[in-house]
Amino acid sequence: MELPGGGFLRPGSQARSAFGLSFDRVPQRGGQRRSGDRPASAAHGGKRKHPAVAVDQRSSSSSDDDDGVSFEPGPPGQLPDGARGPDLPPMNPSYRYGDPSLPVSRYRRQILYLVENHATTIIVGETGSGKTTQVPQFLLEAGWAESGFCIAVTQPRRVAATSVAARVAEEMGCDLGTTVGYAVRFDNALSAGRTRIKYLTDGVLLREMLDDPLLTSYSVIIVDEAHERSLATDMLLGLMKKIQRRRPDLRLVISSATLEAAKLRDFFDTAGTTPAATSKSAAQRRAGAAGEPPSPSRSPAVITVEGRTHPVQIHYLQSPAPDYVRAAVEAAVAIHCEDLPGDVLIFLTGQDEIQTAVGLLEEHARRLAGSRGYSTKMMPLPLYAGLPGAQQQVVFRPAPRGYRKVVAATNIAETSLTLEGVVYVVDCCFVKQRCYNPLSGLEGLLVAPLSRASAAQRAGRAGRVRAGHCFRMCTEQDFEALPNVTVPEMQRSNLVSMVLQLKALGIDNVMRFEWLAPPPAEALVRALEELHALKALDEDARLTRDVGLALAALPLEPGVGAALLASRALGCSEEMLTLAALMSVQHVWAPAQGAVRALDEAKAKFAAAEGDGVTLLNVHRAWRGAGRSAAWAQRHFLNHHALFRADEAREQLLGLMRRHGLLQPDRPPPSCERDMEPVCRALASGLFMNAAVFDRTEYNPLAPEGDPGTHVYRLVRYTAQRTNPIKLRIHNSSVLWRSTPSCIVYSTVQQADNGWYEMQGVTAVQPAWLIELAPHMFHKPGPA
DNA sequence: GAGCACTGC
Repeated sequence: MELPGGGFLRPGSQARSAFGLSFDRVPQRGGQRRSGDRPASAAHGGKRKHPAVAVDQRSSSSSDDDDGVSFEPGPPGQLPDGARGPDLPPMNPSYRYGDPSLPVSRYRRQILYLVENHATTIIVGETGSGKTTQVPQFLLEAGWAESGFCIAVTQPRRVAATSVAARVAEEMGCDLGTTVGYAVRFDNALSAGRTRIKYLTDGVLLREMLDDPLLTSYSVIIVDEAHERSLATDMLLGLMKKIQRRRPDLRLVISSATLEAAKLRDFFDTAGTTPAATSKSAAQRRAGAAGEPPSPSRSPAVITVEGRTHPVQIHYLQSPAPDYVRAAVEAAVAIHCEDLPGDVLIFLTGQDEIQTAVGLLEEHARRLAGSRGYSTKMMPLPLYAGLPGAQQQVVFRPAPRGYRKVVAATNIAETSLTLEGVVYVVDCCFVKQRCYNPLSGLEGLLVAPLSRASAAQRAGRAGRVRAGHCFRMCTEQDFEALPNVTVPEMQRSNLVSMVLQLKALGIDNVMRFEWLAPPPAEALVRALEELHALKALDEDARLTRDVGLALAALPLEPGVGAALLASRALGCSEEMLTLAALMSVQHVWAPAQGAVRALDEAKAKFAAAEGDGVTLLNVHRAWRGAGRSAAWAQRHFLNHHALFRADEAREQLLGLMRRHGLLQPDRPPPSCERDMEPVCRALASGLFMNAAVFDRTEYNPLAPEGDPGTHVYRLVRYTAQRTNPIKLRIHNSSVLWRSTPSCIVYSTVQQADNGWYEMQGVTAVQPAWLIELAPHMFHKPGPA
């Protein structure tokens, strides 16, 4: 195989996919309900050691070694004497529990034993182990959802929550939404008082905590995919540690990949500390006297469950490739020409690279089609989140006879979407990542080296149907130098929303909150400052009733939420509800391939002089006027699904505003009709932290005559980088791109590869409004 | 001259 950089080392090291969701299995019927195997009741008291369950209880602070984290499972059916509790009344006998053919089923007794005896159980499991679908069923059968309690299983993504719930309901032979249900934003399938296993997104569980901080309706909380270390998962785990102190009856089960297991174990190990509730309440003492189990061990148990995937052979470049896009394309072409059938999945970092790669692949495909000897044709396809739904669907259809799919994808294919039939993965070993600078308060998207954990996940995508291959576009030596795991999102994000939510949950001192990964102190300080500026926090950093509580109740960026609150006095809530909803859905515009100009022209039809906010309102109004037609949306390069989701979000926001007494329940929200100034004022009063003024036009000395130059803006508010002020410019997706309003507010800013901070969602405002609407932040310049 | 990793409430 000839490749730029001298070809691959072959054979490379053997690797198995490490983690991921496990719901891609064909559901299987059967598996008679088993009786017995009840949870080990502690009524028999005393400390027990299960001979086969060598629970790791070290409280060492070293977090990176995995020695002793896992243990070999013993033969099933060897529970210690007394580990079998009294039989509980049978559940619905028509149900089946679990699928005994899955690897995790061998560990059923051990898992039940550990959950019974440990406040926290960490299940280290690989793809295909079945832990996501089976463990909740084990717990249900063992009686953990008796007396009105429910078992919660959190997922980082909506599709995972809904599809796993559907699979488990089918496996158990019940209707979705009865015993097994789900809850995600805008959608749920639950029966009050009847649902026993509830799959939900971690975001929904966090919202539930606002109403019920101790999550009293759940007996077990299973946090799945904890190794992904998303903002919501990390926050949830930190809160769970607090809840555990108050609820010794609650069990936490965390499923994670190997690399994060030791860290989680150390975090939840509180055996050496004094519990918060040292003296039991009278009720607890009474319960104890009546034979209730004593508190479980506060040392987490760790159990490893093997997966069921096919081996993936790893290949590296012999020398570094100067251009990974080109190298990846050539690797894919070489695979196509030389290897056995099977689809190819190429991981790249963004839309731009993907379009380049698809273009190059198409050239190769044409060239190969013209030469003889290749019967199979290559079918290059792009895949990224912004791709309109119809084009995404193409990727999921099997290749037509005589074709091999070569899909160039972003990180979306690493965890969110699964492509069937992939046997070869080509990995550029880079990823586009969010990063946050707390000094400037600006977020950026930068291409960063991949972590080895992510690389293992990507490689695993080749081993789903049969043994596969993964080609990494770097040398083995360079690969070994990559970081072990990705920096948790918590440490590279704007934390305004999260701090607001913690405050709403009564966490007064966020600086002292026990974080799984402490964010930079500057980021926390910055979040507190921004919330204070929004008047969500008072002088003592406590949540204010009128603004703080209201903002916490709204599923919006706090700035957008503040604009919505301000719209009431300005008489434009009708419009601001729609706009807030539109601003919180992504990909309203659906760029058609090779039709960039056409999209610009379509956008120009709705363009408003006020800026992108009013333009979005124009779009929505026109779409409504066209009867919410999908065809109309497509003609105007709009994403019909995104517009529908915005309508759903609008309904939810309206409902929440009314429920919290922020809008009158019995009359329509106030409207400003055709006058858009109140909308701009509302935006100014919520987004004043994002106010920028035109500074100067910078000319490139190398540009040809007539070059319009770059219109440079600077932030109005203080940033800690005063000596070297940040230069911003209006992103060219904005309708105000070519104009130079003297003062604007933006909704997002992103650092581009070239170092410029580009503002998106731009609205022109008058400086006087800022002084009027946020007098605590701005004042008229005094005489010099 | 410039075009947007991915989730989630």
